Amino acid sequence: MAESDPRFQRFADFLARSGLKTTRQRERIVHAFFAAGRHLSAEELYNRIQTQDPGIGLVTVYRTLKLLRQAGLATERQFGEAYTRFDPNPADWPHDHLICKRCGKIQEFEDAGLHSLREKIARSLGFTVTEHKLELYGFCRDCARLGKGRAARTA
Amino acid sequence: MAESDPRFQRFADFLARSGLKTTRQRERIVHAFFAAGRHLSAEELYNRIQTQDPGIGLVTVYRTLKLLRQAGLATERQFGEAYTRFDPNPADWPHDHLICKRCGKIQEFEDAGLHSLREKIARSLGFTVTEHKLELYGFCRDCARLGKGRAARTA
DNA sequence: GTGGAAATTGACAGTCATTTTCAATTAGGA
DNA sequence: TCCTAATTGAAAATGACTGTCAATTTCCAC
Ligand SMILES: [Mn+2]
Ligand SMILES: [Mn+2]
Ligand SMILES: [Zn+2]
Ligand SMILES: [Zn+2]
Repeated sequence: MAESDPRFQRFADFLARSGLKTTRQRERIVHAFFAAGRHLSAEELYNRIQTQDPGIGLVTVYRTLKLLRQAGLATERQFGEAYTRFDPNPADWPHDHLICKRCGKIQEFEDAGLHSLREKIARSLGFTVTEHKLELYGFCRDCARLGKGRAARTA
Repeated sequence: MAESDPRFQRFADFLARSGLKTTRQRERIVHAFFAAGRHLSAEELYNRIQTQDPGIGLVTVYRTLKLLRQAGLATERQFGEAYTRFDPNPADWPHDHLICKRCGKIQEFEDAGLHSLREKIARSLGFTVTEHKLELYGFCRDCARLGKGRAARTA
């Protein structure tokens, strides 16, 4: 998360390349997004920024997240909630997610064997895969111990 | 899709068991849903019914689909669109989907090896999995031939 | 078969995340 | 510094879905 994070430069380059401008709002939003380092919703990110810069609107947060997506610096994710979450990992890191239904923890993982098996299955069905989405829902170690399989509301 | 489809009986049983009533609207909606045999949205199903029975409201379609879900005869799916699609397969058939980004075709598949590998990975990370969702996006055989990798709008 | 309580229906209004509109402000190259 | 295109935020619009409610229908007890 240091200022040396290459993602800031990538975003600046993206803006320049696209004929867009660097603004105080965009800098704050992007910084807060990378600093959080979690899968945040637009509103969650907005709330974090509000505490330090009440002058930034939710609409601008939405617009900046869209730019980050276009720059390949964020990915939209749907984890079965009413709203969209944004993944702060570079779009070229294809990974999957484990979501705890009790505490809401989201664990990321990458598995080459899983990836190649998926490709093989798709190819055998005549499909050329460009994107994939795998989400496993259940209970993390801590919650499985407590809940003993009981489904609980999201924390 | 014949009238002997055991799903009609399962739904009737569900209604009886729950103290609910069999109505003309529910019969039409359920029949149209099973007859379509595709992953329809509530509105698509509503439109199909409209052509033959304009007296059925979209609200009732939503409510009946909810009952089908409770009966284990439909599953809600999010394929990256703005709306929910409903899967007419029994809820106890865990399967995955390949979605063509050009023609919209949705191909279902089931792979035991993929399933067990996912379980193994989740377990190694301390997770107990209760549900999973895998979607592979790309191009079907026909569309890959035509589009040559060009992403196009959904047909 | 009827009566009547409980379930159902559909029009309409409400909700909620996200997008569009638009007048005022700002960035940044000439 | 000037000027114009980009940007912003408030408010209104959107679109999928859910809640409300008076009128209607189902179906079981009689
Ligand atoms: Mn992630
Ligand atoms: Mn399916
Ligand atoms: Zn947990
Ligand atoms: Zn296709």
